[in-house]
Amino acid sequence: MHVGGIRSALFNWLWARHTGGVSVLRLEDTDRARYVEGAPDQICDSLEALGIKPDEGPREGGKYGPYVQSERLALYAQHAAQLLESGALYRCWCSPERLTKLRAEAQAAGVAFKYDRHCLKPENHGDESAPHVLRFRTPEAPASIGWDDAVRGRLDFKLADLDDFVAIKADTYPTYHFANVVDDHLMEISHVLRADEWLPSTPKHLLLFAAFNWQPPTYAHLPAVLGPNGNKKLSKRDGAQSVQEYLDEGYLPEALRSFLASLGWNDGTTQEVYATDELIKNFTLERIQKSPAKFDKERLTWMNGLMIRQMDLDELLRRTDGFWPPEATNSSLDYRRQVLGLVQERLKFLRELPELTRFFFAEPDYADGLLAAEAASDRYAETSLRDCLAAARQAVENLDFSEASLETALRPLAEAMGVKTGLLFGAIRLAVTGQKSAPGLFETLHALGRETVLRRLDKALKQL
RNA sequence: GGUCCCAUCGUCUAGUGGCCUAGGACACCGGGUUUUCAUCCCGGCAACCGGGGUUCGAGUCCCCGUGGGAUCACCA
Repeated sequence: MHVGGIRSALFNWLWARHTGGVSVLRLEDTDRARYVEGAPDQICDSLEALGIKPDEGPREGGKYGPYVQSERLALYAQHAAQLLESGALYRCWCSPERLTKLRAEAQAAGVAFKYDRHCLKPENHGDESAPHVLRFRTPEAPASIGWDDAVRGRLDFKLADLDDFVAIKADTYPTYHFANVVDDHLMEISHVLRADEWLPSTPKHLLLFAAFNWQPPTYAHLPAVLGPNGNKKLSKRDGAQSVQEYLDEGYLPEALRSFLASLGWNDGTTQEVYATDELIKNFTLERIQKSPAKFDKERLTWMNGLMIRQMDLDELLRRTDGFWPPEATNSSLDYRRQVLGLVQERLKFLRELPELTRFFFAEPDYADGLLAAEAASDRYAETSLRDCLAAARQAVENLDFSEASLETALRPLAEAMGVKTGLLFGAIRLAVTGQKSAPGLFETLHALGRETVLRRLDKALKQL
């Protein structure tokens, strides 16, 4: 499930929550050729993982089921028969070859394709037992059909431009247009918030509703979500990722919800980040944007980091399951909690956890040459890195390793040695963590404990 | 090409005729706090697509351009 699709799902879900309504998930699997094994589960999983589980659907059930179109074929057949009877639908035996030719002609003429109603003529009727499709007979009147779109406003289309679209395919499955209309009516759908690309086919749906003498739902066509680079619709080519991939990278569901909501919607204030209950409270159709939005991952990442920082430590700890470096496996939960507290303000997404915390669980080996390079740098020309480490080792070897005792031992040491604290602390940090940047030195040393710190200092000393 | 939609900083956006010298946020660039990184704080850069109207007054309303997008299937 794509981020664009999930944004549509989110808006529907928010609107249902906002109005005290019910959100419905319906699987529209009427294209047997494109059916992907496992896709339904993946869709349901994504919605659940994002915390926007529908109220009714294939998994949830509900009184309007089944919620899978391939299980509702009898319903479509029955309604198609009704429209065939009334003359709104007619049989068409035209071959794909003939249609392809017609389409090529239309393109050459510079007009949109419209079926020529060849099979409407009695003399062209085929055998009813032979494979054929059912087309919708676009009426001559009224001249145009339109609706008040909840986000676009009044929209009108001329019937003369509309094609006699296929309602039932040769394999007896309904097309999207037909199944969608029948189901929206049968399931008593009041609001349809769907992507922009459906705009041109909405007149077809309206015509179908009229043919059945049914009341159409309120439509709200959502602006597209564009890829970060071009102005094209978000797609795999643009590096678009599935919801599951974002979750795997350690983006929080609540951050994804807040960010996705901001793509094409805002409440008119300067608030940037929303808790989900605020989203539900403030979400209205009138505030949905008309113009498309680009997916800006940097902004998502910022929002995610912000929410990580603001999260209760124990809650964050629960969310980090599966994100720790393998070396952390045997560590206690208490220790992991302590470590997490030290990196919380640096975490942008959970996948960063290993690189930020590995040294808390594994010995640095200085194999990257950083230690040697630092030792050779001009900064340690006056006082060598080795001297710094040796002095530090001596200063801390008998401490209780509380943060306070470490600080009262090390600050004066720098002064006594006549070096800047940054230089001394940097040396210790590098020896103990193997990195040039890490959480605060005293917190880090305290977390690691005396035994580990001394061992690492000795190891570094030995290599210099 | 036909039909339809859209148009404010690089990006997400505020703006519903005077509160606009166009606001906020991300990113970026400075500065401060600090033992590093990060956080946090302060500051800066940066936009109404163009042209005509309407109006005392237009980012806001109308028209025409221009640009971008969607769609034109027995796919959804």
